[in-house]
Amino acid sequence: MPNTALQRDPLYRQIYKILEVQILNNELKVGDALPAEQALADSLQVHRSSVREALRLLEENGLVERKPGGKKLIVRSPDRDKISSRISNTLFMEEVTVSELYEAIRIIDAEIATVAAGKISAKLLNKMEENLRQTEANLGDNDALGELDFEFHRLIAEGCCNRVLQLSRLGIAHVFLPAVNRLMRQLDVNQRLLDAHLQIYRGLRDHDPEQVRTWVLKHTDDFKRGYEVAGLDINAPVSFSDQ
Amino acid sequence: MPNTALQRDPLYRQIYKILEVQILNNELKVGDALPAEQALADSLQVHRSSVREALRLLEENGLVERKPGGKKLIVRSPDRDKISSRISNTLFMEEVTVSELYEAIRIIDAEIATVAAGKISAKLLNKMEENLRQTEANLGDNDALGELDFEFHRLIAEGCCNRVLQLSRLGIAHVFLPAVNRLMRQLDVNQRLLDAHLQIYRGLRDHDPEQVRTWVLKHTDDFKRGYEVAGLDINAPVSFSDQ
DNA sequence: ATGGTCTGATAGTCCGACAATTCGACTGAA
DNA sequence: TTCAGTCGAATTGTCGGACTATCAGACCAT
Repeated sequence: MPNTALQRDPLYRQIYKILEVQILNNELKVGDALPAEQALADSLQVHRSSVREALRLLEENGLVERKPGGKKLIVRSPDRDKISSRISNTLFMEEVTVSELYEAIRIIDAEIATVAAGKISAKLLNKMEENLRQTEANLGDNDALGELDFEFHRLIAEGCCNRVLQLSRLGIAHVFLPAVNRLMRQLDVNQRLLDAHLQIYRGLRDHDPEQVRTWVLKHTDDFKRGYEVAGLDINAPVSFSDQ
Repeated sequence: MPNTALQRDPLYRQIYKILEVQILNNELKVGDALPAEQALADSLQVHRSSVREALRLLEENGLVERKPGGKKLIVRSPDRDKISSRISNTLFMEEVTVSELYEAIRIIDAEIATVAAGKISAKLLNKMEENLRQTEANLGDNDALGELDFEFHRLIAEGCCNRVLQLSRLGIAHVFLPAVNRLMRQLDVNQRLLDAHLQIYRGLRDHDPEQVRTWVLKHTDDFKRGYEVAGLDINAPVSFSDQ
């Protein structure tokens, strides 16, 4: 018992921990609604304000969510966007460089894609085809292309059937996106991008890991070369204002 | 403007966003103290309770911290343990399998180590030597070995000089640790572990990427084999009660 | 059943208050 | 001057209470 006399956590944090443990132990199951704030306050014999502050912590940790305009807090599995936005924050604040991001995504994407080559489902391949069509149709629109590129690689990650890898990748990709967008605004890489995606897609479709790996690496290396050609500094930290 | 009439975020969330943006834009710098709750409430013309709830969000996102027993909230760069604990939560709740974790860590550690072979500093190599000595001295103590193994691989990651990769790895390693510990309690892999670490260390010291990669993979594969030999189910989800 | 209305429960916000702590300024002694 | 001790203001954690808007479900009329 660390927190008896010397120093104890504030109530709101204790309350948070109680609820967190209940959720992680599956005593409160996904989909369950938490008791009303007042009910919790009564049962724990604390004031509602303290409960509310605890609920904010839960909410921010993604363990509960509120349906839009809803009154009830529902237990849920933390969503990935929230996590990756937190990862993004960290990377921003640590002033990680584009170069570090690049190196990381290069490695992880290549590995993920290689794994995906052996596992990807027909359904995902269809989605990728659709993505390719859209890419082709939007070759002029840089913003749309950024999104489509992001989605394309997300689909690959989904294809690797490994949620751990998917999650690892997501946080990075989010922060990487602004750099990609910046590059695309400055340099016309659109056709090259489409070609590379096409080759990667073929590799996945044919379950050919080598083809996939080769083209993912080419694709990623293209980014670096482009970044240099465009005169952008790859050793500059990513910045929040890029969004 | 999505939030004008149709539906707007609650005040506490709006306040949170204001502060978050200020921090991420470096208007509030790391080390700065936030204004007092009442001062914030006054300047934003809201009640202190709403400010407090916003502060809980900031706190939980790791953007500010409170010195022990302290009254002031200090701006900080989010700490990694907090993030990885959040990643852990997600993986727990998604009931990710040991097998997925294994596959992910196998890939990422091998890549990280390969990169590290070209970059690792003498200082880190010294720390690794120390770690090896400790490992040798604690061959009987499974819990200590678990920690030392964790630290050994963390050092490798540090050696790759890429904070993005380090962060990716950390979240996974945290969740993986209980599985490693469980294995070590059931099977005597200690000597094998030490041998592998030694080989990896040599590879790093000699800046020999191939040696490093080979042994990291062997080391990781050992885990899988051990897990099967010990009769543990690698396709079972990791569970929170493992801690 | 369908749609509309009423009603209770609940979240969001606010007001105000008080105890415990912390911090800084002040004081007096060495 | 410097150091230790003291005092008071500032601040956080917690509380009681209150009001409003809104949502969900019961109830009713068609």
